[in-house]
Amino acid sequence: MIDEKVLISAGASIKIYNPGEEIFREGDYLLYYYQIIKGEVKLNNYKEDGKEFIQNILTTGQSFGESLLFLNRPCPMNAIALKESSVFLLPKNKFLTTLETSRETNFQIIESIAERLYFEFIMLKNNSSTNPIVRLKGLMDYLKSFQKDKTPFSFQIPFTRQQMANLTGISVETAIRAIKTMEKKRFLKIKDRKVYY
DNA sequence: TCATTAAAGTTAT
DNA sequence: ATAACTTTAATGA
Repeated sequence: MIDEKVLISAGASIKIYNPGEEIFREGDYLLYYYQIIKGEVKLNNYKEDGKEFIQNILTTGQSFGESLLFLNRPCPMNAIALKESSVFLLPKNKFLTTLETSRETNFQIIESIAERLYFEFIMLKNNSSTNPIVRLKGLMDYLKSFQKDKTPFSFQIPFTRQQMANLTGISVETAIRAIKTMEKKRFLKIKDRKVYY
């Protein structure tokens, strides 16, 4: 993420998106750097049969679309607001000149792209398993890796079962059953339908 | 074993 | 009230 002050002085604007509103879509050539101030945004694809695969769910402080600003290529995913979200929009040319003038910003962008790449590797590795528990556990381990508290069941998974299924490429029903099996195996706890890992 | 379909209960808006 | 989410069950690949 880029410091707010830097974004504002570079000429970023703020846009509010409603739940379900599209920010950009697959095939677009992106014109902005996006950074979430508040809210939640998903990056997804729709398969031939219309089923959804969620690439990532992003929240406060996280950016998206960066890597497309270095390439003259069509965007491979859609971005859709899940909640009402306020987002910084920094035009591509201003984004690129900011990177030239600020070494710190440059580093911050490399860091976010590296983190995103790491996430993609983790998800690809786990989602290539045929075992749904491996897929879900891979996702949960990554999410929990950002938490200071490493004790079991201290982290509430911030996703619905539907979202976890769509992030790991399994059906909701399988996700529900796998989560229950994991509860029996004491990998996680369920309280008021929420998953604690 | 898992996806799919259907049906029904639950929660959130 | 209505939509979204969760759960269970039956069936088939």
